[in-house]
Amino acid sequence: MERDFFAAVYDVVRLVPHGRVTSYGAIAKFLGSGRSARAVGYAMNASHGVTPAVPAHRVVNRNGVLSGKHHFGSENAMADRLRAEGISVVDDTVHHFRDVFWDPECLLQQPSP
DNA sequence: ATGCTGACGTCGC
DNA sequence: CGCGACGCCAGCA
Repeated sequence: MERDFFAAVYDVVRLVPHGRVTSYGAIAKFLGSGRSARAVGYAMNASHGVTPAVPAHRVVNRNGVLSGKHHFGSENAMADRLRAEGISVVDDTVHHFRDVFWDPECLLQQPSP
């Protein structure tokens, strides 16, 4: 287990498949504490400049809203990136969120080949 | 050193 | 069904 909560968050976010998104709560729950969703958001705030790069744009709140789009330099940077991956984003909200949503727990279900 | 704030979510009333 | 409070972690004044 990563002793650094932030490091664990980055690791999970980097595992998010291309064209998929996840939520703060899902990551928090995966890490063990379902109530540490907040901490996950703080981790993303510090994810700037972290290597390897962390696809923070694939992380949205449980409503599928790009709550952190203000931290991407440009207001449309986050939405634009998601669209580039084939994700429909309208009004700062991910459409078909349920469909493109990726749960880290999926790793536990998917047996490593 | 202490307190507040900030990319959220769940539980309680 | 709507609103409030708590929990979580780190950075900064």
